[in-house]
Amino acid sequence: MAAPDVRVATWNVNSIRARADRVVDWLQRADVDVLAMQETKCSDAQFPAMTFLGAGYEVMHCGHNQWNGVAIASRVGFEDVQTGFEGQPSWSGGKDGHTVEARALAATCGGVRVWSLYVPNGRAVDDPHYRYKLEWLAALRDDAQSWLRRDPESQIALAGDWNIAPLDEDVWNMDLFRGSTHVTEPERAAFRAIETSFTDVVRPFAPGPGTYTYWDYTQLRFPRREGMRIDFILASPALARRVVHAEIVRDERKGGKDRIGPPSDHAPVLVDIGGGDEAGRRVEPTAGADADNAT
DNA sequence: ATGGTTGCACAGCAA
Repeated sequence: MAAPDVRVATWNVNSIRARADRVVDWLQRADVDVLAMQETKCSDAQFPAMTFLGAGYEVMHCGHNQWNGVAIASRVGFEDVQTGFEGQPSWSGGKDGHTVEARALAATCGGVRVWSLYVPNGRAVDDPHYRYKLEWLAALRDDAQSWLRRDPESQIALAGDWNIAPLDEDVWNMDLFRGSTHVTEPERAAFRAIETSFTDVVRPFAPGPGTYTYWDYTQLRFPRREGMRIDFILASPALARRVVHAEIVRDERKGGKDRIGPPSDHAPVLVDIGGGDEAGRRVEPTAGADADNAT
């Protein structure tokens, strides 16, 4: 029996309370089944769950305060919800001491094990946060590889804001970024270490250069098309074989009078998982020409 | 004009 088709997306929403209407509006327009969110920037009690429920999505959230916060919305069910991963490093730079931050949440939805991941930013190469970032990625690699050893056929999506631009072409001006976080060799090596067992299933459908998922709010970066590719969906081998389509939905980075408030500084990224037989999900043509840079 | 933008705790950080 073929597995069900499922459309899985990831989106750094930059505050879910400021963006819930916009996010749910997109979920419905884009026909998304499962959405991994990052930077919800709220506690569990503050999460606007009713907005999602009203549209037919259940939500699981992990948030402690105004920082970080990860969530998963699903209209294809929830199983085996897990907060954090085994060995997830804690952060001791905050004023409340040693805490395991709200940066990882997993659930099995529609047969796919979806991880919503918010990799630490790193801030600066000489900042303790940078070391924390590398330790965090190494611990994730260890745990993720153990899941595959346990079941090589497991259907796992590592989705989120990785805060790494793996290739030079993933930033708009490498000369400007060289030596800064997101592009250093240790960060890229940490990403590649995870890519030895999980595959970026979006890049083949949305190749660069000039294809980004994040644009800084300042300096007119978005209309100037000066961004970074730092949001990724990495799939386990068995899941990667089922991917029939993927895209970065740049349109959702736009503002405009028809939208509800300012956009996130990230665009959503989605993949279509086919049923595992020859008849995959019918793929809608990508929305028309993207000459419009409207903010 | 040495900035430029968001969001949160509405003040100064974090991104």
